[in-house]
Amino acid sequence: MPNEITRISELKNNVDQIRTIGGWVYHSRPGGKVIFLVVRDGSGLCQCVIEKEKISEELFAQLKKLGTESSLTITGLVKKDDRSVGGYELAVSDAKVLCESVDYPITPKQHGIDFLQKNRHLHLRSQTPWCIGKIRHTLVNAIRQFFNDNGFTLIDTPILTGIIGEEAGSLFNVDYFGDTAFMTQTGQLHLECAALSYGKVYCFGPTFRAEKSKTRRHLTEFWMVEPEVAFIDLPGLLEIAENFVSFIVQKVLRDNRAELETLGANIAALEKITPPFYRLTYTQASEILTSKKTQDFLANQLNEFKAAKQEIENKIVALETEAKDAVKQWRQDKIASELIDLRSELAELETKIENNPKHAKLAAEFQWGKDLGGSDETIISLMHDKPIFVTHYPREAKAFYMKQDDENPKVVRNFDMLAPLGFGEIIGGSMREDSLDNLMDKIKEHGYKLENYQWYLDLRRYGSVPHGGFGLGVERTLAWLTGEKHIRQCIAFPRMMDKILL
RNA sequence: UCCCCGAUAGCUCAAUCGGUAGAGCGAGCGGCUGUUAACCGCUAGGUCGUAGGUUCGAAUCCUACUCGGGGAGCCA
Repeated sequence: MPNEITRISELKNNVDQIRTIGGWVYHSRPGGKVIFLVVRDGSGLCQCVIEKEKISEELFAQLKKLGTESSLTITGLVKKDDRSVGGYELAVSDAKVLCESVDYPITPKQHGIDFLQKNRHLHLRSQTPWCIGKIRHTLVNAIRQFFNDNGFTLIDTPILTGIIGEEAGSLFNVDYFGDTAFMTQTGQLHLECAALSYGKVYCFGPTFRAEKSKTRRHLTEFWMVEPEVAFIDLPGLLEIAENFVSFIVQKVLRDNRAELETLGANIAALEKITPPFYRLTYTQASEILTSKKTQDFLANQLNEFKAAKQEIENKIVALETEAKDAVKQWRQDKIASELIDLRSELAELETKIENNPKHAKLAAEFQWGKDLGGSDETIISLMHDKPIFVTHYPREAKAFYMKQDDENPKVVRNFDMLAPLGFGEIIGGSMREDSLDNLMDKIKEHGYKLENYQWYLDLRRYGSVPHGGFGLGVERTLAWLTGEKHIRQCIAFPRMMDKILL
């Protein structure tokens, strides 16, 4: 059977031929003597036109009642038709129903996120998750291609680990034959070993954080790619990072323009993503946060939110008034559905209006020495149209392995990369401490047991060299590229705090 | 751990001052040969998250709890 099936994406090469496609009912518009059946097969959508005289009465009756997501093979003449979704349609001569779906839960109307999450196994068939999945595929390929083509060697680091990368308490514990092991939260420490063997390496896999974060930027299981390079300095790392991010963005723009358009992504903004990116030190960033410019920026943003809120409220009142007078039923219905959209937009704006002063306060009261908060990063990000590197954070706010700056011992040679236009952090990285004495001091300062780190310390005993690397979060990057508000849409089966549904 | 918001039909949401539950979609039946979230007519569908309280009367007010959403901290 597979040889007889033509994929919908290939129909354009089969015009005026009889072909059979295999797929699922995406949408059905039955009429008295004609049925418009939109079928999806994973490669695209095709409208199948079924005229009553062309097929048997029994088959016509069966197709007429076919529910959403019923599976079938369907045969007919391929015709080019601009009225049809995808541009091609099938003038049906035969069909075979494989499975009749009754009461498919996901309907063409809106659904809430809770409902869709509970039906994630079916929701994957819908347009938005499908498009995001296609872009994810391109993104993952582009990530591998960039490193493979630039002399990096892939190293698979362990998922079960006995050593901790950063702070404890945010890791998942696993019983390991009576001992405690952890689900990895970074491949970095192991990757450093490999960097001193191969020079340039990367790892790419799932990683786990038990942080109790309920936000649109957090998952407890996510995918991260981490390059690690020997004989490099911080400017060199930034250069790799900006070339890398520019490369993957261009790749997605080239291969997934249609999906980006369907998702409503900001393509014009993505086209600007070329080196060089902006470079700020942490100190400069903190000065920006506490500046009058930022307070004005936020105050201005608040006014824009309020104006938008007023506008929506006016629209709601106007529609409600019209609804009282509107005689025609169809107009009443239209108004009702517009009102629902407007009210949810209004609720979102109200949240923004509520958060804006809190964020303004956090920014204004920012003190040198603290780590940048999520809202601080958002503010810096909003003020730029290209990614921003923030470098040289205070030593106290960062992990023990980050290399102390020679000129200013209060800071480390690290960087975060913030995606622009309000998205926030997608990369964190640093030079690693390569002095044995300094590293031992840091481990002790953090209260860790030196004996757990002997193999890591050996890297500083035998042929230590300046080295560094970074980690890029796949789901965060995908959310930025696609314009998705929440990263749970950016992985097929998201794991979130207190939630493993399926 | 803390702060804010929410829970009404299978789904998305209404219900004015506290006065006894409504619409669309979906489902079922009928009609329609070019529809694009089609349209038209009819039908079925509810212990208003749970437990208390105030009241002549509670979806509406109060308290607690459960579940969900957003945010802080932390982070990719």
